[in-house]
Amino acid sequence: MKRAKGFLQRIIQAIKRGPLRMTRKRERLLGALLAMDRPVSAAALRDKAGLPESDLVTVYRTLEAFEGVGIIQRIPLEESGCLFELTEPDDHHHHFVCRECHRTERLDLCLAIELEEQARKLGFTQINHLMEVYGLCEDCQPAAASGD
Amino acid sequence: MKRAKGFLQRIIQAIKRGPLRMTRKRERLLGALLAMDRPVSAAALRDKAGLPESDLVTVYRTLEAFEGVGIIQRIPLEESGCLFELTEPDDHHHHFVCRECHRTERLDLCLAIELEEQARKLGFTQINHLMEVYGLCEDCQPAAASGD
DNA sequence: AAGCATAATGAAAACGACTTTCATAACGAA
DNA sequence: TTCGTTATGAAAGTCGTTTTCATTATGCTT
Ligand SMILES: [Mn+2]
Ligand SMILES: [Mn+2]
Ligand SMILES: [Zn+2]
Ligand SMILES: [Zn+2]
Repeated sequence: MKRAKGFLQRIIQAIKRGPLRMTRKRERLLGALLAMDRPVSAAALRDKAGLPESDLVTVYRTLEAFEGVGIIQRIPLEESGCLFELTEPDDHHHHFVCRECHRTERLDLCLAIELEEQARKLGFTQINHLMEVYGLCEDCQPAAASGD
Repeated sequence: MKRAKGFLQRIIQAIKRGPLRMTRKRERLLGALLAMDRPVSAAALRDKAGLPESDLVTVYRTLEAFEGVGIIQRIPLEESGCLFELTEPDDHHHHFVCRECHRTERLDLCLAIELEEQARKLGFTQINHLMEVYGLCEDCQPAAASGD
């Protein structure tokens, strides 16, 4: 948990600033997100937060609420679904994602900014981009097939 | 339809080389893909091919078959679903995609190759990447809200 | 401490883009 | 034509996520 000390307090303030309410569940979910060392699925987050009885919809709604405050980044998986991660509002980055275990490595280099510039020249507005690299991490290498 | 003349024939040969069969429906779907000037959804492709009575599963299965031959590129949309496009097997590129009308502009610059190199250094294998830029194209600009 | 408007929650059903299953039809090599 | 294999359609299933709606909790105001 190598994160700024007042981070959580600042987040809570940001949330209370709007119409959102900070409930026990949201505190637990926020705490779990803060403690995570990697992006997680909604279901995994619910479990990590120690709220196994909570409905998943609550998790999704909470994530949506947090996303609105700008502290959640969504990382799409290759096939379906996505992972969620707590980030500072202006911390733009991408990831290497293991297709198998969903281990992710942060990728600080973003090469898409100039692409967005090109899009702008084409007349596009409200531009954003998606860039993730997928593969099998060290731990998920397929067992070497013998004679196939 | 600015595509090499023998392209279709080469594709048909490639397909017949394997266990795949070239049926009327597949010919029509292939023709529609060839005639498209932009990536399309499975449902739109079925309609463009003039096969409104065909089941969508046939379209998906055909696209899957063509993908296996390396002539289909899949372009993920921001929210859900994806578009399909006919490409030459080694024609790697990305897109600008309009969130609204799904108009796409080809983006020949691929910046992710060096990222894949980084992933390799991290021990990842079977690496690929996803990179698309989303926005609203010229034709889909929101009507300027007056006094809001 | 109550009261109250508003936001959060849970249960269940709905969504949407696919995918699977299985029986039937079409293909194409021999 | 025959026959093994592949393609197709109908219907149901999947899976992550969202919607609906009735109930409960929050937190600001008396
Ligand atoms: Mn990250
Ligand atoms: Mn393209
Ligand atoms: Zn970026
Ligand atoms: Zn690329």
